[in-house]
This record gives sequence, structure tokens and C-alpha cells, in this order.
Amino acid sequence: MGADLSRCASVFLPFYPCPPYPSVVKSFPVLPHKQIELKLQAAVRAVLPDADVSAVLVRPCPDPKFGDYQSNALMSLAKQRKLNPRQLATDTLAKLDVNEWCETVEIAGAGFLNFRLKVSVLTQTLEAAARGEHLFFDKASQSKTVVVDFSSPNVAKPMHVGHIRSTGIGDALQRTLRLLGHRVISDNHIGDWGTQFGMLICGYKHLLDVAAFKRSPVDELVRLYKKITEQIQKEESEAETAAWAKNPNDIAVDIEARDVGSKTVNECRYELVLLQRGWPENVAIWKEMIALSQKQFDAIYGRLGVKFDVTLGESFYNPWLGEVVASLLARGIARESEGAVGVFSDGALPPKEDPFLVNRDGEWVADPALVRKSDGGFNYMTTDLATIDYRLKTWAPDEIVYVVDDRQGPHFKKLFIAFTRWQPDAAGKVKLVHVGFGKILGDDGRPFKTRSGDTVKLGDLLDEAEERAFKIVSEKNPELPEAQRREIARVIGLGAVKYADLLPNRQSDYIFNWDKMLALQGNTAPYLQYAYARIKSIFRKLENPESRIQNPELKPAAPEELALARHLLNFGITLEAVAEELRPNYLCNYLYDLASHFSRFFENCPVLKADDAATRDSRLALCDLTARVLKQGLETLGIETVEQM
RNA sequence: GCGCUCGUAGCUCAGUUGGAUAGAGCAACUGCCUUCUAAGCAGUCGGUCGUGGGUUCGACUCCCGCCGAGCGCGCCA
Repeated sequence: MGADLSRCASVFLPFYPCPPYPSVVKSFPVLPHKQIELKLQAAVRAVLPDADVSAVLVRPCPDPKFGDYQSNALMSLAKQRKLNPRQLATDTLAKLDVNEWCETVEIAGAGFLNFRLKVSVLTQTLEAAARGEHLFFDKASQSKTVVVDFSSPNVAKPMHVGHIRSTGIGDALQRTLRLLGHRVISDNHIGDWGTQFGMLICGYKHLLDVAAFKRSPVDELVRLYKKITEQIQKEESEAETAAWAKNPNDIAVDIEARDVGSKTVNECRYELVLLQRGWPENVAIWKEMIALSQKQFDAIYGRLGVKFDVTLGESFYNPWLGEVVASLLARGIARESEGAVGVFSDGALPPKEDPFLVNRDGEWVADPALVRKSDGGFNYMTTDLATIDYRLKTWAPDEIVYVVDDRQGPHFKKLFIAFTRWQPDAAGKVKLVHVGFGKILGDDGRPFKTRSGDTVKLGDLLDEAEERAFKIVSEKNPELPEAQRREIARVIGLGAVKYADLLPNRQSDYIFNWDKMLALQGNTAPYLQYAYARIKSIFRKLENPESRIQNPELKPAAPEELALARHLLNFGITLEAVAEELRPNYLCNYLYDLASHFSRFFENCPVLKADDAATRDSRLALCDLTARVLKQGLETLGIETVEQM
């Protein structure tokens, strides 16, 4: 890769289509809690003109007996300023006029403000939603551009269970951000470059089973990789044994012998060099491997309904890597050490927080981020630096989000600091975020494998999920035609798997369990889908479905109706929290609560057989709104719904 | 050794700027299908939030010590 393509990256950038900026119509917030919040912030400013009111928030009450919404911001504000919290609350209340939306505001406890929504406001908000004016969330007041980097499988390897987390979380995040009106570029940074291609090409040239390769290319590549690895190990240990026999007293000899003793290792290195220098035969083989792997990735993404705006693998950045290292050297960010080039600590941070230092036996020693190996090859740190540079120049994002395993935390810490030192101005304009997640473990607490010790392929997992769901669907609804049962099973099975992965806090490891992952009871996707299907069933039994919900009047009166209605209004708060903290599980829990509220309503409040027409129409409208939020919420998690199940 | 993450009910996990009596699912037990889908609802049982201190009007949440688990720590990604 000798050509100097890289003096000014932007000149050479190929064109990749990416989503346009969404048109954001700035309007008054549709949700009452937001309007109360704005009023409250104004009141606080009136009392404390220099206060930062961005943390003055209005949240749902944990217990309805306190009211609908609360703010506890005044207590922390009072604490910071050593004021009496109740006095501050009283003063703020004097400046606060929320009569338009609330009953009398109460000061409670140490200084909580409790707001109780007027039923008329609740009703108006619901009716506006029923007319299609909103769905309980506001678009972001400021649209951001966010690059979401997720999934990133490796070429020549099958996607396995380990990929669900990055893929599922990343997809849910991109969907959430888009829903809130942000401009998202989802990028699949696939692993299509690296030393393993030396081995793969070597295997391809000598050991390829053409028929097997045609049948299942990735499986054959995995076999080749294993075969070559075994061969190398065998040759190395033979060389080592021979060397020991010859020279039993020389401790160093075995290491050297291993290194030069394997014919295959040298062949692999040679093939890698040929590839790196652009030898046509090797490049063609490499490209074929990528194309065939991509086909398999696409099959999985198709099933999962995951879409990427761009797929720019590691190799895409090859032309810039030399320039990156040269630039780092020129600016004194990196230096040479033992033949390699690395970014070292600049001493700006205390040793404990400095990712470029590591403590060994009480001494802080250098732990550099290598950007060029002593053999001249580049490291993934180099690629990642080039990638940030490219993304900034191409899309000018406000944020780049990496949905990657927590174990790579130290790498990202180094990467972000290295980039900031390299390009301080550019770095100041972007927020770089590592969205880490825990491991999937087996029952034994060790990384999850099949009984035979292999990793579980993602495709097999999805098959199993659909199969299990099909059995249940067939038990529950034997009268449905098979094609429909298959389709229901597909939606239920995939939904169960995705939801089970999104529900736990992403940071924690979780123990994989088939029954749990494919469970169809309790806090699971099928429970939410079931609530949706029950609503749809009501509408199927209605004579004139559309005519009844054109411009309905909402009269929530029963406790179950009111609780359901109030919960609908919290959809937006939840979506914002997901986008802010990049945690899709908040949405899972919101939707589970929504479905629970609906189930209670469904048990206690007859809809079609309501006492009078007005109540029936009001309840129908409430059902319709619940269905719309459930569908939208599930869709935002990447989960489909069915009309009947 | 050093660093990071974590430790909440028998099991698997939530717990939204530090906030009001710590929640759910599974498992166990008890009721509810001639009324819109029982993949459901109602209820019982079950926790000194690893442990000992500290900060605070208030701590599962923040700080420190200890115990226990997992992960990471120069030329793989």
C-alpha cells in the first residue's frame, strides 16, 4: 500500500450515502411534565438568578399517592448553597404558576415538590395523541449527528452469540436516536484485515475443499483456519523437541527453533506480505472471503431487521495508516521504542488514571498504545485513530458511540486520549463514548459454549428460538394455518431473544440459559406482544373499527384506566433517558410496566361491553393508544408485533 | 502485584440528578376461564442491599478499609 493517498483525507474520500438531517420542527412540548419543568426552571431562576437549572427536572412520582410528577432538584440545590430546602421550596413555589396543568402543588418531606395533573390536562393530552398529533414524546430540541459503531463481526468467522449484545444494543440505540429526530450514521466496522489472513490464504491455497466451500464458505474457512493453526503448533513442537535433543542445555534455543522451525508459519507470513503489497491473486482471495462473509452477515442482519448506513471495515482505512503514524510522530504524540512506534504517557494525568501507565511490582511503567509494530505492520489502535479522523471529516458528528465489549474499556480510554492529543481542536467538537457491555456466560460461570465446546452460532440460536416458539404457538392455537403459525413463531422467537438480551443492565455479565432466553412468560417480549395482540383482538370484534377512533373523547375514570393513561404520558421521558444514558433496558422496563397496566385494565374494565357508548369509545381510544405505544416501543427495540398470537 | 467491573429475595435480574415503606420475573403455595386471547389477573411466601466505618436532613446509590467473583495489563483485534 505504497501510494500516498492520504495527505488530505477529504480529497480522496469516496462518496458514501448517509441519511440527511431530519427536519426538526421546533414546537412547544406536547407533554405537560415538560411544560411544568420549564415553568419550574423559570421560577428557580427567579429565586436564584445564577443557578444552573439544567438539573431541575420533573420526574414521575415513584408512588401515585404523592402525585403524578415530582421534583427533588430543590433539595440538592439548597444543599449546594447551604439553604433551608423547605424555605427554597416555599420561595420557588411563590414564583411558580402551573395552574394551567396542575392542581395545587405540594411541598412534602424535606423539600419535594409534588405535582398532580388536572384530569382535563391528562384528557387533552390523550385526545391530542388520539388525533395523531403526537405519540407521547417530543423530538429533541436540538438534533445531533451521531455515529453508532456496532456489531463488527470478523470476516471468515461465523457470527456467534457474542454478537447479539453489540448488534441488539447498537440497533436499539440507533432506532431510539432516530425516533427522537437525531441524524444517525450506523457503521459496521467489520474485521476484514489482520494477520489471520496470512493463515487463511495459506489454507485456501493448499487445503481448500472446493465442494465444502461452495456449500458453506464460512464453515470451510473456519476449518482451514483451525487446520493451519494445528499444523503450525505441530511443526513448532516438533522443531522444539528436535532442538532440545540437539542442545539440551541451551534454554534460549527452543524459542528460536519454534520461530524458524515451522514451515507453515513462514508461508503464512509470506502470504500476508503478498496481500499487504497488493499481489493480485491474494487480493482476489481476500476479497472473495469478504464478499462471502458479508453475504452470511447480511442473512443474519436480514433476519434481525438490522440495517447499517455504511459498512466500512478495518481495511478501508489502510491507505491512511502510514500518514497517521507519521503525523503522530511529527507532532511528538508517538515515539519509537524497541523498533515499534507507540503513544506514551505525557504525564498529564495522575498515574492511577493514566491508561498509558501500568503498575508492575510497585513501579509505574510505560504501557504504550502501539501504532506500528517493529515489522512495520500497523495495530488496530492506528486503524481506530484513522477511523475517528475519517468520521469527523466525513460527517462532522457531535458524538461517536462504540457499542463494544467492556473488556476493551482500556483500549478505548487510550484511543480517546490519544486522539485528543493528536487533534485537540477536532476532539473538542465530538463526544467519544464507549458503550460497554458484559459477557454472556454459561451455567458454569465461564464463557458460554455449546456442550462440545464450540461457540454457539447466532443463526442456530435464532433457529432454536423460532422452533421453540412454533411449538408453543401450535399448542395454543392449533386451528391457525401453519404458515401463519410459522410467521407468529418467527416474530415471537426473535423478539424473545432480543428482549432477553436488552433487558438486563448492559454492564453486567449475564448467564445464558436457553429457557430464560426463550421464555415466553413474565417480563419477556411475548408478554408485550401478547398485550398488543389482545388489543388488536378487541378491534377485530368491532364492527366499524376506524369510525370509532377518529376524534374520540377520553374519559378515564376507573383507577386502572387512570394508571394506564398516566403511564402512557411517560413514554417520552423514557426514550430521552435511553438516548441520554444509552441504555435500552429503560425502555424494556417501561414497556413491561405499560403492558402490566394494560393487563390490569383489561381484567377490570370491559371495553366492548362497557356500560355505555361513551365509556366504550373512551376505552377503545385508550386501547388504541396503548397499542400504538407498544408497537412503537417494541419497534424501537427492534422487535416486531403480530395482530394475533 | 496493579487497574477496571461487580456483589440486592432460593435462582435470574431491575432499581432513572443521593430521595419518600427496596421492586420484578422464575421457582413454591392459594384463588380466578358459560363475559373483549388464562402467553393473563389477584394474593401468600421470601432481602440486616457482601462486610465494617464515614459524609448527609436522607445512602442500594457518594468516600475509605476489608472479604469474595470476573476481566484486563507492548508489538492479536
